[in-house]
Amino acid sequence: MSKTLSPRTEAILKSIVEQYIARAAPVPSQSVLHNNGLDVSSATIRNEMMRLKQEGYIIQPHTSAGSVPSDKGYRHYVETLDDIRLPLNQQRMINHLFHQVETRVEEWAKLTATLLANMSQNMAIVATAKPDNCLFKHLELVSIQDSTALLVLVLQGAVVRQQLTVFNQPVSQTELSEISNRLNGLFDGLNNPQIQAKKPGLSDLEKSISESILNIMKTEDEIEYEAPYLDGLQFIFNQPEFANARQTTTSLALTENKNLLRVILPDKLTDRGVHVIIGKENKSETIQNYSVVISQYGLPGEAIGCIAVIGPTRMQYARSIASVDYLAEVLTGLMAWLYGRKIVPESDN
Amino acid sequence: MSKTLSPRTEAILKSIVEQYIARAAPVPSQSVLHNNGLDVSSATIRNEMMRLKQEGYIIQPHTSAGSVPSDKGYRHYVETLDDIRLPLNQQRMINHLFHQVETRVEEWAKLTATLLANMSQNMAIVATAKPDNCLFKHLELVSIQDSTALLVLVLQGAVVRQQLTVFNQPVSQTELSEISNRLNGLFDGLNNPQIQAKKPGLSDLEKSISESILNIMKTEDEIEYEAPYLDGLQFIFNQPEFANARQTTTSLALTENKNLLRVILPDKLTDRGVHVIIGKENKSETIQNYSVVISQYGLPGEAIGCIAVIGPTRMQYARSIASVDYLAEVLTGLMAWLYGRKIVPESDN
DNA sequence: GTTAGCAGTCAGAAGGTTAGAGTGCTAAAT
DNA sequence: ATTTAGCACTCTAACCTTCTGACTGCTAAC
Repeated sequence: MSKTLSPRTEAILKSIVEQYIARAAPVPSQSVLHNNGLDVSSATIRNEMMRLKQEGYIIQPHTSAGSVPSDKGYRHYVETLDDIRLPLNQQRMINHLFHQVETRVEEWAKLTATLLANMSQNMAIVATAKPDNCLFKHLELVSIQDSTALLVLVLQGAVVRQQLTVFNQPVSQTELSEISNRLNGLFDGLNNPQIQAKKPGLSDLEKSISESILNIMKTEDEIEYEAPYLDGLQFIFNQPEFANARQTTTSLALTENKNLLRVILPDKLTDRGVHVIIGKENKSETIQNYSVVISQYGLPGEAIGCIAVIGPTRMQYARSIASVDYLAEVLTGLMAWLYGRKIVPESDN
Repeated sequence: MSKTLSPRTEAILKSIVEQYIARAAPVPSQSVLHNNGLDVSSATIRNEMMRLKQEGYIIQPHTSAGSVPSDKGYRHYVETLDDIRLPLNQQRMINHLFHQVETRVEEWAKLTATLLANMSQNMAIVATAKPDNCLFKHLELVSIQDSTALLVLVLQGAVVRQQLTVFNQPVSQTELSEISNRLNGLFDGLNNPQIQAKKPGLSDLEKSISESILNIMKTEDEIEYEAPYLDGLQFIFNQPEFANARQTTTSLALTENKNLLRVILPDKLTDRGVHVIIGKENKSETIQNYSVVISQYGLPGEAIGCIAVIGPTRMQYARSIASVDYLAEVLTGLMAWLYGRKIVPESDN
């Protein structure tokens, strides 16, 4: 039904979308005129707008009002966007920041969320990349008290997990070191079932410690995504369209908190690159007033995370897409480094 | 100026406060009558209310409206509250939950924030207890790649910090283990300057690793409070009084996020026990529409944290005070255990 | 000290009016 | 066949006005 748009019609649609994004108010034909370099009268613009309305690209809130882009309008706008790479100076600034934080997946995720929120001026969500199948790397037992020890477990991907363990009787640091040496030798590089298989040959104390290790690893394996990092809630609340619809927003952003990731994840996020889901295109009704700009990152088959921007359909798409794209790339580089795939120390000169 | 109140006047004030807390609407003399067992007419109540108004305990939004408690009214209400211990079954439930999470300060703080928010139906903030002066406990170096190692540092109080370290040349796991053994022997129980003093005798590689360690410890020492755990924002937004004053709330709760703790901390939080700061009593203007129920926890002189509930002055004080009180107690017990002070394994029979 | 009774006050709802922003249409102009 | 000027028409948001009823505050009797 929708034939391709003439260049002028396209320019008008683009102008409407951009002005609506900027001002959050219906765009009248006059404004399109001023904003655009077109040398025509407002009446001509109105004729074109009529056509856009019939084709479903724009919507009129009421008869005597200006135009508001529909989801279809935004979609067309996003499809015809070009040149959406992040400016080089911003890329450099980001690299620099990643070198200043602790070298931990969690810190990277937190930083990414903050950066993404501030760059896109919207809510950002970052799910850390988790190995599909976690492998034992190193164990350390540190005595805290007579019969209490801190169990520090390093898994593949520089994931560190800790747990306080209470024994039945006092155990000295020397004994603990012996045990950890022995278990490190036995368990190196193994996964959960393989460690399980080694258990019969162990002493009682070693068995109990292995049990703790297996528990931690099992928990890791079971988590689908870690609790994602969220930032930029304030931007959602500051959107003019939510001046009245508080409840909706609140329930979306806060109540669902833990489900949020599930809610925004589209069915197919298999391929690389940035996906944009606009309004009604979202599978979950809860966020059909929102748009999501989302991308996977990490090492396919090993550890996959995702990062996303969530905002009103009236969102700065270009900025969000560029930000998500670049940050996903940076994170993928860091993950590759962490997993020893190739050394990409992200030179920050 | 304010003489003590007669028992009846007191009962009326209490009724007004409680009804206003429950319904968020000015309380008319009629409602006081129904709510209270008093066998008098509404006119009598009105006479009493007149007196309460003159004394500044209650306020009338306008001439023909019911009464709203003033800060002074809330203050009196809180002072005369009694029996504000948490019910035993709730105490047990809480103990049980603390035994189910990972034994880590951060997990405890997160759980505390969630519990506190849900019990008080308000925003909760939990600052983790941090040692005043951090001490080296254990070092572990785990090879990740040829020239990259994961540095895992255990500090006093079972605090685990990690950092990826890149060397100039490849270093084997054997070498790393030797280094960590040596440094563990040298640094055990020392603080930052003491480790600094040991540096001259070290090899280049050891020096570089010590440098990383010192950096981590310095950062730890410099942090006043860790980023506090926040929960229950939704409750703030659901308060009826904020139906319109969105900006205020938003800016309070979200923009200030990191400063929030500084903002709510009263000048004197030296002594133990729960403090209640009501409305204008807050030193920071930003939260003079809010009340704060706050308590320290931890080991004085060693590691002090604090937990607080923040909500509208119209808050369920009894519930909040009881919750803060009990959770501070639980956390103090856990910290004592962690620091090996006395073994209080919080039996959960 | 308490109470009935009633005048007085005020917020908020409901209804009416107006101004002006912006379209949609028509008919002339290019 | 497009573009344009011009104007009637529509609809919202702002601004009044009015009305109702919830409460108080006072007075005078109990």
